[in-house]
Amino acid sequence: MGSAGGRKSGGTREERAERGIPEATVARLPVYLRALTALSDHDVTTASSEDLAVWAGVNSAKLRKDLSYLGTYGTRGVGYDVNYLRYQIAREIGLTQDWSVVIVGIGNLGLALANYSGFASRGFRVAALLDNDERRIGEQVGDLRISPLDDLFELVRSGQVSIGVIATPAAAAQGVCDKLVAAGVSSILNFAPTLLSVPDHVDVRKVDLSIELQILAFHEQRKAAGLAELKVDVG
Amino acid sequence: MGSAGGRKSGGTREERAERGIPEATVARLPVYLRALTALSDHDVTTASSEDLAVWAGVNSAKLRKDLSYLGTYGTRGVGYDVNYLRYQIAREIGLTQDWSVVIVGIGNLGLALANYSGFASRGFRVAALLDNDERRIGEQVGDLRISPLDDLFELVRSGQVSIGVIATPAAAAQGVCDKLVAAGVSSILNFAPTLLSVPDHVDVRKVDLSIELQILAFHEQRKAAGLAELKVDVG
DNA sequence: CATTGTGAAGTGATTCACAGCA
DNA sequence: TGCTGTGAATCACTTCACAATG
Repeated sequence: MGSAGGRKSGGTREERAERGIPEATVARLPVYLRALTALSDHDVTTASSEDLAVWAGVNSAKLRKDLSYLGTYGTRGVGYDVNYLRYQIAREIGLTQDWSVVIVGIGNLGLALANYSGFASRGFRVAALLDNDERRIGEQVGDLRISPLDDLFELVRSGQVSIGVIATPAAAAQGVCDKLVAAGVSSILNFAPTLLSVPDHVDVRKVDLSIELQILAFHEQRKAAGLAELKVDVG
Repeated sequence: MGSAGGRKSGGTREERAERGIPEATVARLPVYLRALTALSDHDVTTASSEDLAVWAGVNSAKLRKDLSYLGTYGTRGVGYDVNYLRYQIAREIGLTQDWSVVIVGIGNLGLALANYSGFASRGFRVAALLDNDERRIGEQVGDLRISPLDDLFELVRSGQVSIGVIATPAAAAQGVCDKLVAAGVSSILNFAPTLLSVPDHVDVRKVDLSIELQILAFHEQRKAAGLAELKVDVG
């Protein structure tokens, strides 16, 4: 099996999986990590794929297949060692190192992100808060001060910033994105409701609140339509 | 084609598609809507699937197939009428009616959401802001006041609230979710980093900032590893 | 002997490629 | 002629079901 190669035996641990983890699996690894952390907090030391799957909200076959892309970390007849597996997943995601994040656009959302404790707790360090509005520059937010956008180059070079978060209005987002890319940032999380153009080597993930609401509205409408139809049928 | 039925001719407009739009397509409809709005703002009246696809950031075959689930809204040899298609998609999503939203948990994130103009601009009306913290209750935010969580029942019944947004800490989220469901809300947007259990008829969508960052970190790590390998290979 | 790890089958989404139509 | 709409082919992901095994 495995999407690359078909080498069956003799592989060292390093060779075993290490290429081509499906994107859908990658997106679930953080969920498994959170489930494992919860189990660990509850002093659970061993968990079956079924236990873990319940905590993660997926089915157990999927969970086992996902884990099989990382390596062979379970014990047949027993299950998985919670802390060992947790470490392996954290390592796979890259959370054994710290990642520095710049937040650009310190409006309501940018402020909320700057204060969000979930970043720090998972190895993401907010290294700087940038904004273009001269009136905001110098303002203290937590233990950081808002800096002008042009500090970006210096920050990236000195501070090893590797992830940029865009929380500006839509109209400013592409310009900010271009500056991030020019400064050498190759991973961007975009909260602005607009499509960003970037070179191939740059990864963009998008979080769009109004799209999420629209998807909910679509389904809600379908449910309502279903009920209405039922009423008509019945009388 | 079409996942239900196979009736080929004689269908009225109402019968034509109306069942089983693939989930992946549903998730893109808001993107197309935004692209069409942008084109309309630029006074473009007609667009080919290729034009639209560029604005939406997808490939044109996918866009055409997606639109084909809604009906036959294009003209061969010409393209799509921007405003007509925009209306049809808005109608399909359910944006020809207004949707009322309650935001629960008025911390930094809840405040940002309460002030987010992108909601109002797309037919989502923030009907109420709820929090459990007595010190916050009565506080003015925009033109709303923060109310206690227990107002939920009354609000849902009187105000036709149909979407609940959870912006509480993780520990409070399931309790809030249960109250929303008990009050009759069947669409929930969850920002708390936790898995919610809900009955089958309730839709939950999840926005998880730290998961998004972790996915970026995974790919960033892979890129870095690739570079390192290259360096070793070259010398 | 309970549970993993995984081939094989099944399901769903994307892309191709072109017939059909304005 | 140029572009849509869509079967058919492909690709990706999920689920099944069971042999392998600590």
